[in-house]
Amino acid sequence: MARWEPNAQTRLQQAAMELFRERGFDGTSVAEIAERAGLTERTFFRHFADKREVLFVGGDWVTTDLRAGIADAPADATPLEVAEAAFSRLADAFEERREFSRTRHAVIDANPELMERERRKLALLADSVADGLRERGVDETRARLASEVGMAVFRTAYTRWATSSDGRTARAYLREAFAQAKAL
Amino acid sequence: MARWEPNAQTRLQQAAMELFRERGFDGTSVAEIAERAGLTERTFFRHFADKREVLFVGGDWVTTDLRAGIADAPADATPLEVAEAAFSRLADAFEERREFSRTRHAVIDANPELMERERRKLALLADSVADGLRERGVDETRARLASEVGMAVFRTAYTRWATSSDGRTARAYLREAFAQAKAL
DNA sequence: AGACTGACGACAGTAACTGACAACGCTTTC
DNA sequence: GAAAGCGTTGTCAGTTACTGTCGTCAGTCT
Repeated sequence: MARWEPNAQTRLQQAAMELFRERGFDGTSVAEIAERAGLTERTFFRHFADKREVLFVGGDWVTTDLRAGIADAPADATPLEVAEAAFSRLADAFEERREFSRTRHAVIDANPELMERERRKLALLADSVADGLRERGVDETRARLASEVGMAVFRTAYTRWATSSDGRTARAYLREAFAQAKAL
Repeated sequence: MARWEPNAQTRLQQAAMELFRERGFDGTSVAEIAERAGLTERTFFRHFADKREVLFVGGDWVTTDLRAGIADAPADATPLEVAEAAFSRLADAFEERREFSRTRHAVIDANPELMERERRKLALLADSVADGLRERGVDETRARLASEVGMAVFRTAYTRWATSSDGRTARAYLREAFAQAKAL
């Protein structure tokens, strides 16, 4: 028999999600999360850099998805179209984890500290998209602008999707948002 | 004679700026800031909700400026033009405090935690712009999009201005960024 | 068999933040 | 002009996020 129960990290994440929904982010301590997962506080911090991070790790696939979206975009696409292609992949990924993504959004949305972290992560994604654009030969300023604007559009669409009650897909919301943005 | 030296809050802010530049944000404790200002740690937290906030309080004029910019925009301006008018006011305000704004940006840029807070504050400003647009009769989605996109453009321009070595004004950077964004 | 590794617990310590209460110059009230 | 109330600070004790260090032991490697 193994010395410890397996999947410590996953157990911590599940325990955290439960407790955050029950008592809110500030209302639950790291010690409580660890206890519910059958571990100690110290072990929690071996898996996550800080308390918030428990909701954000495991998102490496996101960057990969974005890059894949950029690579697949047609060679003659404008920078903004490339950004749209990248973020469309993201929308699809959220759609695949629909229920999880939506409850995760609700938890984050209820706490300013978590919203900050979410924005920071999204900013890193925007950086990643900007990098991809530069590699395509887009100049620095345009790359930054296209990625930032694309991210802004994505965020409005994502928020609307996560809080919507109709069954429309994330990609549908995103397409609509980009169309409206271009019309501005 | 007064019981205490006046301007406790300002003294704390100055002490914090100095220490953050000398030792970095993480390298200075709240106790040290308070000591340099001739106060106690407890008093620091009476003036600022948390350690980061010492760099962000006193920014109420910003919202007022944005609103004024919106109010002054011509009645037939598009939502994005209204947002541009609002953010132009902001650019002017930063230009007036040129040196202060630029060193403040350098301090914030050196620390992810501070960048998070900056983004959150900027997000609130975007909300404010969106509110102003809605009051002008712009529908919810377009208001959100215009303010978010406008904010994205502003942020790229602001970063470029804060790190630039030529003497161009913040407004010049902003105008250029908006022109390029529209060309996307 | 013995060395090594990896994931964990135990414990002590720092620093951010909070609540409760006391001190005391200043202002208001009678 | 004394008393009462107010506002800003100090003091102190406490909670919680987070870190460093060391010991433990099942599984793996040699």
